Amino acid sequence: MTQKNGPVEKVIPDIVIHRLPVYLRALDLMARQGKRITSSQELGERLGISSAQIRKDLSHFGEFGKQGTGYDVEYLRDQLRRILKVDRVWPMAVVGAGDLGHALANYKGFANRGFQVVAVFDADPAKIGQRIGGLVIESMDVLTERIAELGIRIGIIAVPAEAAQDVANRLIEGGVRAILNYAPITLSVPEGVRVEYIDPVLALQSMTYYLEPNEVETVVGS
Amino acid sequence: MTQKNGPVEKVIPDIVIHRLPVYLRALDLMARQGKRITSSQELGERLGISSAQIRKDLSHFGEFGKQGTGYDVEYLRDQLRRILKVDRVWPMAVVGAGDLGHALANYKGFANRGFQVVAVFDADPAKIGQRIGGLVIESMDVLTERIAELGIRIGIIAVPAEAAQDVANRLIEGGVRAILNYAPITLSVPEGVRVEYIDPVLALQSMTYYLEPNEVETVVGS
DNA sequence: TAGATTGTTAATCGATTAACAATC
DNA sequence: TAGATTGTTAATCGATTAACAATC
Repeated sequence: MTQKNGPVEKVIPDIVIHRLPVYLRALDLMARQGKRITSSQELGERLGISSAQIRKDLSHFGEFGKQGTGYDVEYLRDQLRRILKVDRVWPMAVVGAGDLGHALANYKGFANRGFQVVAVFDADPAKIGQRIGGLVIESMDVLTERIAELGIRIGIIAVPAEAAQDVANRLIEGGVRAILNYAPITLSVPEGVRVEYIDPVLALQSMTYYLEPNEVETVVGS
Repeated sequence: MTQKNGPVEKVIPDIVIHRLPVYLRALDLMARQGKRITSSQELGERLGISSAQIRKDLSHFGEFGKQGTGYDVEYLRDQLRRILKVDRVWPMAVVGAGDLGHALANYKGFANRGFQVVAVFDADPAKIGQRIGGLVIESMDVLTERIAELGIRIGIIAVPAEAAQDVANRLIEGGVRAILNYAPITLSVPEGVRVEYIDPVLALQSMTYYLEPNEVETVVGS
């Protein structure tokens, strides 16, 4: 079927989307430091990114600066918050109440950046009913219904690798459409569900490639 | 100055280096599942990567497969471990003994993937001397000398953003050349020092861009 | 006005993909 | 042998950078 060329919805490269939060984080810091104006060059120097790239990235969304002057820090910050839809608070569920789950549920860095953990789940009966911060740990058995009930769209997986795919399935069934996965495994999810991965080992292994081994390395032994 | 064309040290794209640990992780899993042979196509399907890309990536380092058959899982895994220099155990220091520091010091996922936390530091006098797993929390005051003493090349920063740059400086002074930074701030480091960043909020914010807001969003209020 | 910096275009650079000869 | 899959080349695709007119 042939279509007339309607107004083409321009798709913005995913890699650009991934840089916007970095810009936002820097602008947040500048605003806290009382800085009122910045430029693509200054921002670029702070972040190790070229000024051209910053201007190009922003140009996908509109015009936010003023020639000869630069960008109003608070204005650009607010625009990025709007674009990224973090000009609100997204409720999130954390699954897994181990060390990592605790760290996530208590993490102060979510506040003011658009997120709040509102539910924590674990499979261990001994943990259910215990408190983390202000939250009561709930059973995995009620995960799907509770996610639906609370209208939660974002889930954080902090369970062992073996359990991660099952947790993902349940989250999605409850209505989750964005998953932050700390389990060291690639998840299989349906179209329309996004997954971001955090595996410190992957980050570390990409650095050891470049590291010069030194003499005192511990040898793998038995 | 003009040079004769000597044997050119081919630089492998950083983005390729970042995919190798993902391949290694998948091969580890396959090996544990008892799989002996795989192909670029199978690996690609599991990871959501094209088979051509996998073959191209591997070709930077040599020939590891057999036409008509594919790759021996354990052999390719071992080769990737060697290339990434995780065919040994790298001692690491964790700085910051909060929730996150605890989670990192206790994390079971480092073992068998090339890493071991051998020292934990914190600035809080109340925490110094306490134990996390088998480790005693040490003072930030001795960080630099202890890093040097232990020959540590990798540091993990799990302190608040305000302290992160100072911690990075001290780690580097002690001899650290690779930093995994959990603090939500871009670090400034000298040439030759690598930094990888883990900020869950950045990952989350790049997903909310694509999320459809629903009706029940909590509104930012006072 | 002179100086500075944006937004945008065009050129460059680099990464991904398609295709296939080689060969197990 | 027939079928399958690698390693590699060339083509395509996409992202980054350089440059500059517009303009504050």
